[in-house]
Amino acid sequence: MTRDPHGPDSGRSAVRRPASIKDVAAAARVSPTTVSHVLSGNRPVNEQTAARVRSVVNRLGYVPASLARSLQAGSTSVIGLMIPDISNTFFAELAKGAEDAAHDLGYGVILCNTEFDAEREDRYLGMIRSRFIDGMVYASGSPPSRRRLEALMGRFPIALADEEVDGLEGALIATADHEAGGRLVGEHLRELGHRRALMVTGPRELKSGVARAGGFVKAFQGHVTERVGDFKEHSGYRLVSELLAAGDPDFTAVFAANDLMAFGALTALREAGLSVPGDVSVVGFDDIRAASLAHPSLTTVHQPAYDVGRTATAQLLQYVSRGEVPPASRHTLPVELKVRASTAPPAR
Amino acid sequence: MTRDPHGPDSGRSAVRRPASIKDVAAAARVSPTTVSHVLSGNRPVNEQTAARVRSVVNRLGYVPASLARSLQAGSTSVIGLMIPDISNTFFAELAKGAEDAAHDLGYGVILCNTEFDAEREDRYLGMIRSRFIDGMVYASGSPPSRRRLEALMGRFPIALADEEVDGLEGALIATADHEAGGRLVGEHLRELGHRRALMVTGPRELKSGVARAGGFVKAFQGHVTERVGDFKEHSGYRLVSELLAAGDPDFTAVFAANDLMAFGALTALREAGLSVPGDVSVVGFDDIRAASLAHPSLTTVHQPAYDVGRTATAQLLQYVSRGEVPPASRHTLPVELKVRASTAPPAR
DNA sequence: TTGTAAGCGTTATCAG
DNA sequence: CTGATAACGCTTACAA
Repeated sequence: MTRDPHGPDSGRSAVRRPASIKDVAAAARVSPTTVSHVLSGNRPVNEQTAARVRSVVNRLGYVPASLARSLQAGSTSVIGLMIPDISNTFFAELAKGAEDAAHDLGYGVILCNTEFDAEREDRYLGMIRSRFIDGMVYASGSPPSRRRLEALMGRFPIALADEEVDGLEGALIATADHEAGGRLVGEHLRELGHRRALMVTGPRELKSGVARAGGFVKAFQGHVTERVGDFKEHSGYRLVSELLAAGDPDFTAVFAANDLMAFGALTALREAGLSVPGDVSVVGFDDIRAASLAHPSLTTVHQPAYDVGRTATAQLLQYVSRGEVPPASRHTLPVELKVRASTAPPAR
Repeated sequence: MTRDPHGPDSGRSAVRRPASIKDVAAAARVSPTTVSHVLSGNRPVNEQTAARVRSVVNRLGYVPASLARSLQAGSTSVIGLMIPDISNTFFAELAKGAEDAAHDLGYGVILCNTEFDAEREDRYLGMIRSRFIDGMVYASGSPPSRRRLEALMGRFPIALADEEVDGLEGALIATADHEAGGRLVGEHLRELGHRRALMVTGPRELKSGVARAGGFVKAFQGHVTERVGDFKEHSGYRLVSELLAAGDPDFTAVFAANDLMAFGALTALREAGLSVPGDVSVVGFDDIRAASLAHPSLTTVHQPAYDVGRTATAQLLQYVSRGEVPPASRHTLPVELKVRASTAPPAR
């Protein structure tokens, strides 16, 4: 028994097959071609005919299947957004910017939350090869996997957001000015009178963290102890705790390469009975929402996460929407130092 | 110099048309059918032939076009996730749960960030009618628009997350136990000795807020002044400020229907020179990340945002993946009172 | 074990 | 101004 969408009662519980362009054409006694053109406006149609078609469209509740349209057009108007953790406010802001830019151009965004999991990332990258998405905004925040590089090097439409990737100098990339951020922190602490600092960096593979550290060291011009963290709160806590436990810490200020680790540092210092900023100053990076609410409120570098996401996406779509391959280009967005309560001149 | 895809030699730099199943078939001297079956395993294929096909697949870098597959199958393995603001950590957590559940079942998630914009919401709801997505997890957090209701009532596969919608008692819904949360707060404040409270609610159209208030009033059994906010920080600030400015506030505790408004209240109290919790206790709802970092840290009701997203999605997909319409059902997830530093017995 | 052909629902091309 | 036909790239009866 076949289903007839016009049937008197195709039955309440069953899922009715939605009307197709053919159903509309038949009911309006025109060809599918004409229906298509009435809806798209791609060529003039007699007003009488058009009216008849439109009325049938309404009556049947016809909505064109975008899938078929995509197949025919060769593009889906959907892009992927690859990020490691959507519950991190930095990436959430970035996602918002990406979604906004995509929405402006009529694109949808598939959320690819990797949890730093390479396998998961690979699966999502596969979507681009299966042509389910027209491009990818990539902000994975972890070192490149083999398949990832393959996809990128294969000149698939990908834009890097916030983070460069080694060996991909020829990509489209939008990023905050990490080095300038580091420099601002270095200058700030130096001006306050600090001469010995602890820098908690991110993993060496991540260029952004390296740039932050580089800018800082250059501007601080004092003694810097470096420790490598992983951008998670606990590593900030652990590294600072260890140094304090080892006795006589050789720093009056801590610069963590992101706010999360700065929070960890704050906790470690508090537990050690040190006051912030009385005994030790602390600076973060990112300016996530919690930074201004923490106690003491955190001096940090504001990253324009929203703009990074928005810029990367807008740039990508500018080319993708014309069927072109995005060329190499770099968009560096300005950062800003937010001086709050966690920094002060060193004691003595 | 422009790129001309039709040029005499679109050669090396141009975008090569990706290999299709026909290309593979031709190169392997078999029919497309066989290629399909080698890849899907849907019917046995001679091992020799299969090997030959696989080798060609590798050589050509063939990846099946999921679009065509979807068209044929009548489903995309993609769902939509409608939320008002991805940069709100509550919704970000919810999104994470949804993405996780979807990923487990091989589904992709299209991020539909509405910014509380009805037009934007409508556009996204259109996707479900155009069959680009197989279902929708709906957590919009604003009163229903006409089209929304239409979509929902039309028995499209939609699951409500976190928020009921009026007139949709027959939907699949996963939500935190808002009423129990309100009750916990009421009991807590009562036990501390408070007898007069200010309750800052959300908009009346949102059932979750109403349930929170209801539970609270019932359990508190004292005098409650109610003011209607909009779930944004500023409204908490404004409402409390106004009451304080009017002189002699008739409360020793404030219960805000979400953390954001509680933060606003905190600011208003501080500006009025009142100490928290010394003069006034403050309680929020949601337990967003900033709640534990604020000063004083905020007593609040922890909502299992991740679980709400995960449950709604898992439930939805359980039916959608079988082509069934999700039946009415309700999943109420437990909440937990987090007692922190913003509550204490009333002065005197 | 394999192939042919008919879809899935559109839109572009070409003809009238 | 309108229509028939052929794609788009895949899966799946039905046949051999």
